[in-house]
Amino acid sequence: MSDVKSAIMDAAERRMQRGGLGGFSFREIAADVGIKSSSVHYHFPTKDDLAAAVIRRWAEGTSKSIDQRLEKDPDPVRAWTNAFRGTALSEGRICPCTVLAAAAQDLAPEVAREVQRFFRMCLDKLIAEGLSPGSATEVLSTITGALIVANALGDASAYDRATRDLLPVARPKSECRGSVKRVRAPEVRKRS
Amino acid sequence: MSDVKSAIMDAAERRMQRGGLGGFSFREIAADVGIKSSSVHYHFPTKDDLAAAVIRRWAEGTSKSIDQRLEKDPDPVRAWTNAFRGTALSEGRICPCTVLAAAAQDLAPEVAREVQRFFRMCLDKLIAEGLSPGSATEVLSTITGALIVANALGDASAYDRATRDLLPVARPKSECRGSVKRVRAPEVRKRS
DNA sequence: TGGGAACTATCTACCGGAAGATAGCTAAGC
DNA sequence: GCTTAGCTATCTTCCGGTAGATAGTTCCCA
Repeated sequence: MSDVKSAIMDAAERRMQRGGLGGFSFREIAADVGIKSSSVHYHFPTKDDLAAAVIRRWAEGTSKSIDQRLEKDPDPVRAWTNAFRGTALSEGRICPCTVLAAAAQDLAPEVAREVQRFFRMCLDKLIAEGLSPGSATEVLSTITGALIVANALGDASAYDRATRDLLPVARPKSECRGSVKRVRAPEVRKRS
Repeated sequence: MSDVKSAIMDAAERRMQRGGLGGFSFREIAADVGIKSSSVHYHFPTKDDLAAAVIRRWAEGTSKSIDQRLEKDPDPVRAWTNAFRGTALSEGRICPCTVLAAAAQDLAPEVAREVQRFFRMCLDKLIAEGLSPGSATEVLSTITGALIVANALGDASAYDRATRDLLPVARPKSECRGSVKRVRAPEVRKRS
């Protein structure tokens, strides 16, 4: 893939992470890359083509990133929690699939399909890694929602707070949850 | 509040649930209500004013709905799970705060503030109902994320699958998780 | 090996439409 | 007679997308 084409996708991805499909225009992308807006159309005829390509690339990147993490640390939940965390929170940019999924009902079919494929890929991988379908859906939802809540609050630490207890809980062979509760006890004092 | 004003908010809310801020225009709202687009400006000078008002009303409605549910059933997690579930999934319309939160970085400050207040209200109430800050964040994230995942998949049942195990798990006085696993066992067979 | 066809990547210039917003008018009604 | 609530008409700006020109490159083949 040419430098320019991937630069266009980089710029679109960056802006999509902040504002979704409505968060960027051809003119903005063109300015980011340093070309004219009509040249963006040359590489991606329509906006939906561009969005779909960005999501597809993100899905592939996520899949590979998970595989790499699992080589070092076999715990699937930790791998997924860290993968979604990414550089996102520090820069106010979250998983673009999550942003688009929130408004999935208003997406063009080809983009919606790509978003759907991303989430199905996540679930399939989690299940292949040993989780039950129920646990996989719960883990993916918690991670996704943690991104949303942290984004809304403008507080990256909320992501960690939301996903902290996922590890000892959702793993296929977890034994008992009561024993982990002690980790959370000091937090309660902060509030009450 | 006049009939028209609340009708405008109803229409805006409905469309915001599907596509966020970019999911509606003054002209569409006007057509929905049966007035002219300039008349919408009379009630809400700017689009951000309208969005902020809708979010504020939604937050109040959610808060009241939770209080009512708790009167009948004291379990906070069940109350919140059902409240977010709402009519949303059957009609492809989810909590508008969740939709806006996904693109919170691109929101006007006054709208972003209102969305932030909604999520803080949720957390505060969950904590007041007995959950630790960590559990509250986790529960809210899972519910929020379940909405997103179900929306992306176009599969309402994913919401229930994601939140099913929240109840016996996240309650402040839960004992042990291993004992609940049996509920999920048949599901595992479906896949393996 | 030279020359033309075809392709690539970008440009300039423009289009129709839709967006949010404003100005200023008109009635009704307390 | 001020307030409420709506209207008509219009503005500017920006959007996604198209048309057509122009260099530079690749590649075939006589």
